[in-house]
Amino acid sequence: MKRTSSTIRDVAAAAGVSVATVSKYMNGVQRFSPAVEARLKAAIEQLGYRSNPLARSMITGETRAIGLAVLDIRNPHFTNIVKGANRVAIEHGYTLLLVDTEENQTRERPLIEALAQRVDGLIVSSRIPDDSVQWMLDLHKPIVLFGSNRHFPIPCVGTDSYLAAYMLTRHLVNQGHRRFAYLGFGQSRWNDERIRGMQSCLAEHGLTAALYEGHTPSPQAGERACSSIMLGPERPDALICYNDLIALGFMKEARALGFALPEDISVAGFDNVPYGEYTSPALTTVDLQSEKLGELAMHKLIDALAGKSDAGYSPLEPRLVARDSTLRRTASSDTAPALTTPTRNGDSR
Amino acid sequence: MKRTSSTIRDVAAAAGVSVATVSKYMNGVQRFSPAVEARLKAAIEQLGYRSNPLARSMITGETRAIGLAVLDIRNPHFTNIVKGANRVAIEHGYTLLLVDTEENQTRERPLIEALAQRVDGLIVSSRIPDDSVQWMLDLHKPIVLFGSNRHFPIPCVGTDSYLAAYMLTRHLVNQGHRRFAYLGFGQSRWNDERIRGMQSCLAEHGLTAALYEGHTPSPQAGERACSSIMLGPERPDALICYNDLIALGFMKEARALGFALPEDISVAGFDNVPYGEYTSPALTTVDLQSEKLGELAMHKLIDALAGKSDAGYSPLEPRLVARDSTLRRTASSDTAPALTTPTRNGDSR
DNA sequence: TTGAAAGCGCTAACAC
DNA sequence: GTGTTAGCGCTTTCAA
Repeated sequence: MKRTSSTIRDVAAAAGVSVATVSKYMNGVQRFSPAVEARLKAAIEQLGYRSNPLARSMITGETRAIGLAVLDIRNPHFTNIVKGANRVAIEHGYTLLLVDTEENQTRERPLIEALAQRVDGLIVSSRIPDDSVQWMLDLHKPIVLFGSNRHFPIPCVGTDSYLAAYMLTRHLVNQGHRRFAYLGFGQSRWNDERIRGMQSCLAEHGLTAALYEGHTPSPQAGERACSSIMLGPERPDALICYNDLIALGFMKEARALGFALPEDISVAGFDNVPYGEYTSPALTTVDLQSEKLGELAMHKLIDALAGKSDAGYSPLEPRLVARDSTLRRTASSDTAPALTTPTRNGDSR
Repeated sequence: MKRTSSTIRDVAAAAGVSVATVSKYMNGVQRFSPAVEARLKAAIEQLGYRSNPLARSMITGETRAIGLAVLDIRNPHFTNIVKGANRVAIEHGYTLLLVDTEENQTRERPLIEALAQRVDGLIVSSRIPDDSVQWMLDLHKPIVLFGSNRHFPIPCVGTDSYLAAYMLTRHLVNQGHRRFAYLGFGQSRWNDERIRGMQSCLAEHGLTAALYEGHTPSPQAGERACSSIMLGPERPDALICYNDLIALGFMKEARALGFALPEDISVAGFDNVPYGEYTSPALTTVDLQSEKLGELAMHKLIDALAGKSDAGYSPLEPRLVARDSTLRRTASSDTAPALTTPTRNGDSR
């Protein structure tokens, strides 16, 4: 057992060949005479030699690593993205470098810049406005972003939040809900899209929604906002939350306040986090295909690395997941105008 | 905007100094004449120069990166570990390299070996038996393991599972439960400890537990095992699961089977995953301090990197989190012998 | 305080 | 097939 690991020169010496031969052998770029191959194999085995990827990278200019920056690894949406991206990376012989920027706008840029130096390409989830990503392009590394960018031709992936919100709202309208509220997270790039999707559907039925702001994309935001929504003058019969975490927090607090769910209010979110299924009532949500999103982003980046760049927006389709946290309302409790579409129409699942 | 990023030589030329001077300036190792410093600053700014960490690492032998291998990033226990480790790493100027081994015994070793080449040290969570980690030591990198290792003097961190299980069991016994079952995950290094902790407490009260095996540490395992536990001849009044995920899956399926929770059965797990709080009933669990575990592991590794190695086991204290999924049983439904300790005694919280 | 030069471990021409 | 050699971008003596 050696204290410091052996180099290509040690192997060359032990096998009685040149370093170039060892290098070629390690990279499997050509055939060798049986004698040399045997000696090589023996020497490598005996010395426990493993080529130093750093030295290799210096010359080839590629690290075989890909950097992924997420806003908060604890959010299951991002956890799933990491999972998907990681799998594809491994399949293609890449290592994943993860950076959690902790929703911290200040730390974000230096962290990503440092990350960029150690990888062949980047996948970035950030709250940076579309027109402030020039510095990312100056990194001179292939990059894939979450969300579409209207200012630069950057490869992007995302799930259609407008459609997702439209679908969910339509489902709720079909169920007979009339008094809508939306508990959002304004800092997210998706928040506006979701509001528009919801409002567009509501408008078709002559309805509107009260808008609340949650300030963080976490259960705490839902808990905090709960009392003002539930105990205010105009209690909604349906609440759409920016994401499932907010919805989960809201439901917990609503129950603590003595409300019955979903009888007193229907609650829904976005993301289809793995635990929405295990609450009671189980959470109605829209599956944004987080894991697929991670896979897709990684595929796009690996394609870009291979030269086949596709600097467009690749959207994924959302899918409504109707569960028990949203309840069909009876006409008796309905104070709004009648539906123009039949109540049993067009729902997913 | 240059196509390829500039090197130390470009800066040296632009500032009219030698590369050695630029290097020293970048590393802030000495003072400079105002004239040189000004030119340096200007040249670096203008060229957007950033030193190449790979080239630096080749010489210094340190990468300022730390590798973390987890079994499944989707498990909130590991997510929290990553979170804690990442924060400490960033505080100390390190980058985190994450590898998700996907509970795959075959992939694990090559992945970790590849990871080891790119980092200064490793933090590893694995199912490798204590006596099969020699190859990890042969990596010649400082390493921190989760769980104590009885065969080698390796720095380890973990939470006392025996105590955690003992505490939880005691709470359940105090609540009046008498017919215990344990739904485990045999592949985990912690499983046996938890069983021993539970059995040791049960034995003190002349009780025993039926043992079931879940095969995976996921909600699916809980769902799958549910019917045989609930519909078998000897239905328990308390179920302890290997972790919260299994407990969550079990509770969902039990409800689907028509059982009332926690009236028909009390359920508890380990880990205190963030979502156990949001289920209904909220899940009783033992907080294993996952995030602190990640922080502690990273601190230990950074200490080792700094030479102050501490090759012992640093255990964290578990904390019982009593919620509503475990219910105080009345004597009427109790067919087991009476308690030797009062029912209202020694519970945490 | 500054610079010249010798590599770190490896790959990639190019010879043989 | 195999060897020679010139670096990749940087740090680090050692002199000046």
